[in-house]
Amino acid sequence: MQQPIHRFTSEFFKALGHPARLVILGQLRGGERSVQELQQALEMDQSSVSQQLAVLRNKNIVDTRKEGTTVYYRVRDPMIFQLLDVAREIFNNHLIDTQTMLAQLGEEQSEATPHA
Amino acid sequence: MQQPIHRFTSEFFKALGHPARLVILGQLRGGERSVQELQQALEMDQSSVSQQLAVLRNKNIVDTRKEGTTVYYRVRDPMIFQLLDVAREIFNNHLIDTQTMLAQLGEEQSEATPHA
DNA sequence: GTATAATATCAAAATATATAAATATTTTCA
DNA sequence: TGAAAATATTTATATATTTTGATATTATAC
Repeated sequence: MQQPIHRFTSEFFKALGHPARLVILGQLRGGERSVQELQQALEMDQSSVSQQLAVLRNKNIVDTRKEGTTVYYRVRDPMIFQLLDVAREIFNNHLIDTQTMLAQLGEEQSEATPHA
Repeated sequence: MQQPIHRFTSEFFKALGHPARLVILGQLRGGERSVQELQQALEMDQSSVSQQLAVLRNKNIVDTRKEGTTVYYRVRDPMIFQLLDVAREIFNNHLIDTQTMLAQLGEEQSEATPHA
């Protein structure tokens, strides 16, 4: 429970646990992006984006490269994207579950009240 | 950014972002477990375990089955384990990175001061 | 019905994270 | 040098999560 792997992994998942940071990572799928580009994609103000980037940086999820006054961000380990893909699959499964559940619920109700 | 997938995914990752909950999921790899069994594995008090389980339950990550007064928990979508596996791989890569980095740092230092 | 075992919920305090606005740093260019 | 652009950091406040201890619920056995 105090194993480093669990400390690391929980910190890591925590860093992914914010919509804005997921959008950032989504953008970085297309390769490196400047802070400006991310700002535009996120429609967030400068400070907020920079702070979200700091979270990802502190957890070593992204790396940076500076060119003049522009800072480019990129994902450090492409396996991150694999992780996001799996999460998306789970999301899809979950949606299907919910739909199935709702559909079944619908059927049961119509059975209970065949032609109210 | 307000896309449901990102809201869902961030909530989901947040739920994974706690060491105790990762231990719980680790235990559930071996199939369903009672709260008692989890309590012992976690070495945490009853209330805390129950609350961590509630988090996983609220995010639909686990399902339960009741038998008498005993409640058994299981992971809802086995793909969760795949996710944890990818996270572990990232952890390993990261370790290697760190080690490599430290090793290089060591080399550089010895080069700078060949035989102090 | 009462006691007991297993689990869940509640409530309060401690801690962590998020948000927003202001300020600081770094780099370039005139 | 000093102004401007891009990014980062700081600070304060708001909000959320964690933790602990107490209490509540549910099912079983007596």
